[in-house]
Amino acid sequence: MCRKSEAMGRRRVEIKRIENKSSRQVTFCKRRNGLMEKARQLSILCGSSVALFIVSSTGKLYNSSSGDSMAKIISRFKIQQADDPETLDLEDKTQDYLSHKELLEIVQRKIEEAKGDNVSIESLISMEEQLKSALSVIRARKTELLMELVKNLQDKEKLLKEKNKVLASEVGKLKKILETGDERAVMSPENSSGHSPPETLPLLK
Amino acid sequence: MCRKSEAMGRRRVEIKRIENKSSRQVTFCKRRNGLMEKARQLSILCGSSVALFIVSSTGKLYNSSSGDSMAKIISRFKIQQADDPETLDLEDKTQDYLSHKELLEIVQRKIEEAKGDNVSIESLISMEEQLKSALSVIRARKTELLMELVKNLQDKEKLLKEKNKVLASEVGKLKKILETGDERAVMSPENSSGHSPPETLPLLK
DNA sequence: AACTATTTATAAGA
DNA sequence: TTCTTATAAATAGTT
Repeated sequence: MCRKSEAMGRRRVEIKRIENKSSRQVTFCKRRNGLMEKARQLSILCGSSVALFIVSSTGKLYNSSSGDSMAKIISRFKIQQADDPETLDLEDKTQDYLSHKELLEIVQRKIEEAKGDNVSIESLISMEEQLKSALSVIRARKTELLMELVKNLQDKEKLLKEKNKVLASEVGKLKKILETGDERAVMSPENSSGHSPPETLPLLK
Repeated sequence: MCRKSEAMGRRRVEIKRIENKSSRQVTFCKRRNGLMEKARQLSILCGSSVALFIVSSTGKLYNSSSGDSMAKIISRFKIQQADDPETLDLEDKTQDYLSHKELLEIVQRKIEEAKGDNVSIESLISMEEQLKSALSVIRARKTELLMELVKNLQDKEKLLKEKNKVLASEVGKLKKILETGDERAVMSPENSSGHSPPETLPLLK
């Protein structure tokens, strides 16, 4: 294989960006085909799996895979990535997320645009990332709020049950008093129904 | 580029699996390097992004990317896939998922194995898929249960409040009776505290 | 898009 | 493995 400078034709070519646009386009096409053919050959000759993605400078994606399916190869790559804490989430951390309000406005707009399919791949990628992030935030917030609500309701239930118990016992006592005609007062201290002044009621046996 | 048969050396080589293991290994190494170098060159010469994954027949993964980051290139690929309903989730659908109990047992075992790093990539891939699926099921179930719990608690709260109101009003009436010494009975019909027999109480004023 | 002079990649051998 | 070398293949510039 060659090292510093490079060519396979009439003359050597330095490996640096080709400035002339049309010759860059021609070279891209030739070398892209060459690369994909080489990938296919490697896969067949050596029984290996090869996945290849090429994105032209104009944004068009070319991809090929041989051996295993693309999904399988990528999945294996992801596992390797996940195992390596250095590369984990490397770019997610530099992302500046939009507020929910901003996000929703943009989503609304993009949904409209998408109908006329004049949305760029770039903006869809960015949208996808934003939405994934928003989804995660929303999920966490949903659970947080639900858990909070449950806790509040459980506290309320406890309070209501206590109050209920107090009232029930008060009812029991009052009834007893009336049945027996006793004069002694029996009011439970937590009497919260109204603000009647403390009074002593007659109690018998 | 060459067409039917192929070589770049002492003689032509047909593009079919190399049966001799050691020469297959040598060819793999040479052509892998060649392919990665070509990928790099294409990227630089034409200002494009190239991602390349090569999995050897022994399972080792080699990957390289130039131009954009690997994640960005894959992300673009996924968007293309997502846009094409034909290829969407092609293999997920044939998966047979384990029960939660089975899954948890396997997870426990794998966690132990992983400490000695004698787990195959294959089984980790499969595990990952199983866990992703389980996660999704669990999330849905979590929300379902929380919502149910909230509803039950809200119903309970309503009932308790009603009961409370009834008791409070009963207390009020009973007190009035005692204060005034009236003989008429006043029991609300929904008296749920205990199972005291219906009784007539005296009411005054 | 085809041609062709050259450079590069690489198969086989050491 | 790595290096060497003869040769096939890829491709830069031209038409």
